[in-house]
This record gives sequence, C-alpha cells and structure tokens, in this order.
Amino acid sequence: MPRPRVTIGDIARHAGVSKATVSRVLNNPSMVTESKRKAVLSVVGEMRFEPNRSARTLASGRSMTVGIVTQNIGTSFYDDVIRGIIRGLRGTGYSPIFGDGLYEQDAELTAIRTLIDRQIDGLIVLGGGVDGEPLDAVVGDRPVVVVARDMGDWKGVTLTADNFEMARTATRHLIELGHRRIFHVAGNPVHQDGVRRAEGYRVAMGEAGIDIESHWIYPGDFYGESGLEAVERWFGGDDVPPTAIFAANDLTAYGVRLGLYRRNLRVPDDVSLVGVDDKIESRLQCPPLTSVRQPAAEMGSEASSTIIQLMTDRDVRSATFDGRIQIRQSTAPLCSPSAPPTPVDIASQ
Amino acid sequence: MPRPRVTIGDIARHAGVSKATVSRVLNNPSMVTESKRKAVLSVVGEMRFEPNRSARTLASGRSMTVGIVTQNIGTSFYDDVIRGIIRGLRGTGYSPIFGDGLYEQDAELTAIRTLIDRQIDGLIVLGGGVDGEPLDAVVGDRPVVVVARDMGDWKGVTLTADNFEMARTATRHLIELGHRRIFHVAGNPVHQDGVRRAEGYRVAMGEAGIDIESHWIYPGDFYGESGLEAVERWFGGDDVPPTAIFAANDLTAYGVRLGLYRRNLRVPDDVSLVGVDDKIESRLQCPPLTSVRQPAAEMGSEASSTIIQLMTDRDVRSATFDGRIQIRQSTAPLCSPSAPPTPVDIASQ
DNA sequence: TGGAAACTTGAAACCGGTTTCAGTATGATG
DNA sequence: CATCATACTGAAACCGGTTTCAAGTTTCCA
Repeated sequence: MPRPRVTIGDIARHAGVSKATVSRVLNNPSMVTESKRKAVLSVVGEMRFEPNRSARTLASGRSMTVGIVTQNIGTSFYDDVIRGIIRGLRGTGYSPIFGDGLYEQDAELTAIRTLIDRQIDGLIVLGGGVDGEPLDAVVGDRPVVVVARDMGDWKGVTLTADNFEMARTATRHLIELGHRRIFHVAGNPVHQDGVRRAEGYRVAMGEAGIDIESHWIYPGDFYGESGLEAVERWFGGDDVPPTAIFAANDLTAYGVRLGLYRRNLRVPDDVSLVGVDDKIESRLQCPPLTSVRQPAAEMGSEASSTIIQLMTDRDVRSATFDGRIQIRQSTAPLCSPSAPPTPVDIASQ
Repeated sequence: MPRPRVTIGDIARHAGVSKATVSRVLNNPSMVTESKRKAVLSVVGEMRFEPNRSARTLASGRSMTVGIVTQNIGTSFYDDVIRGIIRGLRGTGYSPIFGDGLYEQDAELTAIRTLIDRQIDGLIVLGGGVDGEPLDAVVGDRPVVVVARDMGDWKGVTLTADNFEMARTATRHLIELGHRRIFHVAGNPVHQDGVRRAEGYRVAMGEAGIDIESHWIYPGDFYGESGLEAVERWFGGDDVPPTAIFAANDLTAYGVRLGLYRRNLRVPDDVSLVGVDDKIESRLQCPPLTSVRQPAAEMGSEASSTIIQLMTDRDVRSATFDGRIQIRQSTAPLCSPSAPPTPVDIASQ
C-alpha cells in the first residue's frame, strides 16, 4: 500500500486548470484570477494536497530551510538561543533543521556537511569550535551566521555576547561588595569566549587597582571538575585563599561550590561566588547562584532575521550583545569574620 | 556567480558512460564492470561530485533521513539519547535531522509535520507529550519509534525506561537505609512517566509494610519549584516531616534541596534525598545527589537500529530498559537524632 | 557448437514540482 | 475602430537524479 500521494497534476485536473496555474496559486497568488485561485485552493483543501518538498527544492533551487548546527545541544543557553531562532523564523516561510554536531573532533564540520547536503539555503552556527578557515571551505558561498562564538578576525557575520564585558560586570559586582582577593577559574583557553572572560576579569581588577598574582587565575575548561580542582589548589595550601571567586561559567561555579562545601566553607559567608550562563539549575543551587545571563533568546531571534537578510542578498553587520547580571544569594558584602552572616542577602546592587 | 554544480550528466560525459551507469556506480557498485566503476569513481573524485539530495529523494522516493523530534532538547538525558542515536545511525547511510519541538502546546505536532514535509523516511519521537491518536494521524503509515515516553496502550513501537522499576529501586534504597517516613514529590500526572514512578514508590513502600498517608505524595510537575513547595508543605506545618524524600526527577530534587537548605536542614544528616535522571549537574550538587540513571545512550542506539528495521520492513517489538542507581552522598542511614552528624557533611548551614 | 542464462549497458521515462515562452483575452489609447 | 500594452494562462522544458526496459555480450552447459 504505497501512499497515494496527491500531486500537483491531480489538483490541476480536478480544478480544471494547468499545473502551472496551480503552482502560481501556491507561490504568487497575485498572478492568478480570483475565480481560478479560489477553485484551486478549494481543491487543494479537499484533497489535502501537500507539495513535495524535494520536487520544489529541485525545481526552484531553494529549499526554504536554514540549518542550525550546535556542538552541544543540552545547555540551557543554547536551548534559549534555539528557541529564539525558531520564533524568529516563524511566518517567514523558512524552517529550521538541526545538525547533530555532538560527537567527535570534527563533529561540527561533519554536521555542517550533512546539512549542506540537505540543500539548506543558509546556516547558523551556534557556539562550537570551528575555525574560520575550515568553515569557509565547507560552506562555500552560502550565507552563514555564527552565533555565540568569538571568531577572532574572521570576516563573516557573527553575533556574540560581549564576553569581555560580562566578565567585567561580574568582577565589578564582587569588587563593589568590598572584595579584593577575587580569584578566577578560567574557561577553556581554546575558546575565545574563555579568553575574553579572563581579560574582562583582569581589566576590572586593574581598574580597581588590585594586583593579580598569577595563581589567582586557575586554568579551567568550563567543566565542573575544574572548579573543584581550583578550590583544592587555593584552599589546600598555605596561601591566603580568596574571599570571592568568579567562575568562567555556571558549571564551573557548581564545582567550586562543591569544593567549598567539602571544606566546610560557607557561601556567601566565607566566599562569594559568581558564574556566567545563568542555567536553569542555578537558581536552585544552595544558595541560588549569582550569574551573568547572556540574552540568549534575543540573540536567537536576531540570528534568524540576520540569516534571512543574508539569504535575500542584503548585507548585514556583526553585532554584540550585553549580558545582565542576576544577583542571587551566592554573593554578599565582604564582612569581617566576626560579623554575623547577612540574612537573606538583599544583596547590594 | 551561481554555483556551477557538477551534475551526474557531467560525470557521465567525462567518464564516457551513461548517466545510468554513474548512478549504478554510486548505488549498486556490484552491477558495474570494474573498469567502468574505477573510471567513474575517479572522475567523481576529480570533479568533486556531490549528488543533489533533492533529486535523489524525488527520484527514489527515499530521503535516507530520519527525523528526531524532542520537546525539550537541553536536558542531559535527551542529549545522551541523541548521542546514542547519532552513533547508531553512523555508517548506515541514514542521517538524522532534528525537529524543533520546543515552543508551544502543539509544538511537537508542528515539529513532526515539518519533518515529514522534509520527506523523512522514519521518525523517532523523544519524550514529549504527544498522545498516540494525534501522532498516528500526523504520521500516517511512516515508521515511528517513541523513546523514553510511556504511551499507555498505544500500538506502536516504544523504547522506554522502566519507570516503575526505577522508582521502586530508588525507594528501596531509602528503605534499606532504615528510612520509613519516605515522602515523594511526584511528577506531572499528565506524563505516564510520572504516574509510573509514583506507582513504583507506592509498591516499594507497600512491600516494606509501610503505610503511606495521602499527604506523603506531593503533586509536582517535574520542575524545581515543586520541590520547594513540597518542602514548605511538609516542614512548614505541624505534621511529622519525612526523614527521606524521593523526588520524581533531579530537577525536583534540586528544588527540595534548596527548600531544606533554606530551613537549615542538612542532607543527608536530617533528610536523605534521591532523584531520577542523574543529570550532569547532580554530581556537583551539595552534597552530590544519589539518582537513578536511565541508560540513555543505550536507548538511543537501540532507537536507531529499531527505526532502521522498521524502515526496511522488518517488524520489531517494543522494549524496556532498566535504570541503575548512582549512590552518592545525599542518602545516608537513618540515625537517631542524638547521633553525631556524619563527618563529610557538616552541611553548609 | 548451439542456445539458454546471466551480465552489462544506455536510452528514455519518470519523480513532482517551477519557470520560460508564446498565445489569447482584456482594457486603454489614439 | 484599429493598435498596443497588459494580464492571464497552458504547453513544454527543466531541475538532477533513479529505474525500467530492451539490446548487446559473455558465460555455461548439454
């Protein structure tokens, strides 16, 4: 029982017009007389006609599809961006396909190839680790937007959060609370994001006139374990430990929190803690984590309108987005050891 | 500068054979003489020929694509399943496309329609909330596998974790530690998963001869907030509170943990806590959360082989997978109130 | 050695749409 | 009323592959 697909020919016959006219009704309704248009539409409805996408793509050269590739689906940040993209694409005629990108070294390139093979009209690259050159090589002259990844001096269009500024904001928040011994668990140095955040931290500290010693920055990798390790390093030796820690992302902050917990150190009483990402789990941490949130949904919807502009040959420029700090109970004013812990932390600014 | 696509005709001409032969070399190499095959392949390589997928799909009726739809990408569980699917699909000639499924009430159905519109040969539904009937209606006679969602008495193929058994395991673990006042924050009653887990809890309690009072089960929704609410309810009134809590999933458990933290209750000293899912964040909680993990990757690779079997007309039966409990530091033997708190966990106030 | 069976191969039809092109009808203009 | 621009419309070409069909070769066996 092969599906008795309804084709454009069937519609044409039943409506008493030619295939061409049916096609026009579907694509350029204004070119067709009202009476014929109505007739065709009613037959389309009756017979539940759904045009074959492959035939359409083959004939027109456009697939009305944009590919989205992300190395690591599965973080709330990407989720929010994706949601934004989907929203932005709605009603435009384009629909999204997602690439798999999550398995090996050149995962993303493979994923991108798969998408291109699927005749996508445009590509949105979400985060990930592809460099500009191989990306260009694979993508050719198709429109591309890279989101949430700092591509250095790549010439394409990118939409990024201002990692430098977000880190500066986070660090400043701690400084304003009176902290000076603020340490940083850095992200993966392979990611520009991580590098930029470390820079933001450095600059904020410099602006406050605080000298950073080299061991104040622990080289992490964006995973929870590096937070744990940093705590061991900082609190396990003879050095004076920090009174506040800025972690390169929330997952790392969780690791830090666990390390402190294991050493019976209280947050924020003994140590204040800030992350970046504002994952959903962050507001459920003990205590709820102060974190800098990237405007994910906004970046997503911007990404979709940008890619559409590129696909329709308009030219577009890259943009940067600001993060907003969500102050919760993991940060508190530096108080002398004798002072009583702050109550529920109506944290200062 | 329109892309000068290389077509099968170009290859045929350069290799001195017909289009048909080129097509055969690409699809049924064994039908072609070695010499011609080599000639064709070398031209294919030289000219970097990549067959147009739409043309292929249109002509053959098969897209070699399987659609995967998931309501909520962005949880580690689904991530692992997806990874399993991708691995399983590798080398089979099929490649995955992901549906968007994450925005509104009928998000999934919309996503599924989009995928079908993209001519997928088979569909994997991951979790989500679609009922059997509308699913059948949309999908028609295409092969479908539903993963990680209990579909009641739906007649299609499903691969599910044994929610009942997982809940029973979790509850038993607490019972074996000596707990009797074990309360349960249930999941969304709309999801069979939640219902089954509550059943597993009830049965385990019954088997241990423990009578459950109705307020021991708090009607939650799988989100963190319901964990917080449950704690308020149980510890805020005059009733005797639980000594152990089984949360329907990890996120809920985080909520419970936060509620306990706010009331200065220690985990596991005052209350033991178990979740289900074993999210990545769980091993970074304070203290690391005991949780039942579903064999996500395994379910994923099983899903891919199942869908392939369905697409090649073999018939397959539904299967169930067992969870494994990951015991961490959020559960401990019930000890009399006078006993000293366990050392590792001088819980952060 | 003759003939059937098994391989190879290319021409042409086909998949289901879009788009070009030419023809007809209509309305406006002179 | 003749002329011409404009609006619709259908036939047919086309997008780039796959697949059928029949013809030409080989191979195999009696």
